[in-house]
Amino acid sequence: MERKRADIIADELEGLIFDGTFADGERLDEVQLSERFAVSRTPIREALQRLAQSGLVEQLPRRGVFVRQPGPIELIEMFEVMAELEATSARFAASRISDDALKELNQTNARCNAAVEAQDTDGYYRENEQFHALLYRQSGNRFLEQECLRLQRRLQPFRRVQLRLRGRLRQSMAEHERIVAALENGDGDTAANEIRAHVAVQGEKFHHLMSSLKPAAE
Amino acid sequence: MERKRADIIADELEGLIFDGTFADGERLDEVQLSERFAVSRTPIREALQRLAQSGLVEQLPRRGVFVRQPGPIELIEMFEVMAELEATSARFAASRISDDALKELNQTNARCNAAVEAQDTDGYYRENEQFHALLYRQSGNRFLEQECLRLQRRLQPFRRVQLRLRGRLRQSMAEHERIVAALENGDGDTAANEIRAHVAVQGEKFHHLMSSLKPAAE
DNA sequence: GTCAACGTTTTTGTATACAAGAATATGAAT
DNA sequence: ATTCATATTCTTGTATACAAAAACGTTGAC
Repeated sequence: MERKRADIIADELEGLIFDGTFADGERLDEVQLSERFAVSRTPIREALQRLAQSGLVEQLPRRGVFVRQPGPIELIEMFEVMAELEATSARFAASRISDDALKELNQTNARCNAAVEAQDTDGYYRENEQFHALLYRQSGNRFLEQECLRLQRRLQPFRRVQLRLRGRLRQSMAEHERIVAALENGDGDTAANEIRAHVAVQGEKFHHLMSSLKPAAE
Repeated sequence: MERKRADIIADELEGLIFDGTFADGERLDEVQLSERFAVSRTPIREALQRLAQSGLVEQLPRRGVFVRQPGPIELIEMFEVMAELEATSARFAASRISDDALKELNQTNARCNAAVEAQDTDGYYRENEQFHALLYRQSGNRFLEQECLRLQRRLQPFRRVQLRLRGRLRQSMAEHERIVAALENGDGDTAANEIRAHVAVQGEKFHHLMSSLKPAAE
């Protein structure tokens, strides 16, 4: 494996942006960062480029790179696209999914449920992610799977906020079960609609997301 | 504006990969490229990183970067996702599009038609791209628009091949008109289905795409 | 006091130098 | 002759040095 320093730094910077250490609009100074990570500017610059490509920072030529947190509108847009990508995954999966995969989905859901009962939010979060990842894979389209994972990763810090809603965990579980049921029936359209509603930001979720925006994340 | 050398080099390398100058699996040597472009390795490396992020090359740590042309399966998958993204755009647009935008779509279609009559393939290609870009914009979701443009750009060299099919231009035009008609009726599902069929690789398009794959592009 | 022009400083972009890991070649032993 | 060990070369990854552009501050004119 042996990833290079630039990759490690990119991941760490990503985390620092997500957890709000670097605020929106803040300029990321190359020399400061190089001191912080005790490396030269070269790997820092490579890491920053990676972040720029994934949209976490904006790179103004000859001006520097600036943290770019998505605003409310962009966030809603991203969730809307996420919902559609997942709906597409589900629709494809309905006709392509294997019995083994269905069993795995059910098992994941069971673990999810156990986490809910145990009030284990982190556990729920992990199994929930696994559930969605399984679905992407079962779309039978590896490219779609990659795109879904990419956007999911990007939305991760904001998604977590939504689970804090009162009663959201149980409701989310019920939605998972309806999705699996639709897949078992081979009903792609229903599965797509269910997961679209599951992912979409609407109703009280919307207000909750908005009110969490100023601190940007976590 | 004043983009930096690395950006220009990235674009040029992209072109060289698209037009087959660099074959699939070929290793891109940093020093060779730096001589070719008469710059140092630094901007070359930055350009290569950009290409790696967009998926045109693969970067093996401590081994180098290698051209990575999509295989038949990946290509089909990418077109499938493109079709779904465009279908989503159309569905959104059906309820969000403005009268002005509808007029613009019709005008673009007219120019498209003129290009068909004049046997102006390049002209058709340009106007066709414009038609789709307008649609993305009218989805009312800027993030979706960006994702569509990104994937369209990636598929560009392969899309062009499809227009070579006998009679494809006229058929494509007819499809455009059915799409606009559905949008005028505010019928999102029909618009989505029409554009999905318009973009999807199916029937003779499939065979044509496959047979064009060995030279990879153009 | 405000604004503009000039010079200084800071910071990015590029080139070059150096370090370390991977590929390759060389040679010895079986 | 083949194979394994070792040395050499090549290439990538990182550090440093340099160039150019932008930001900043100072000074002077109005």
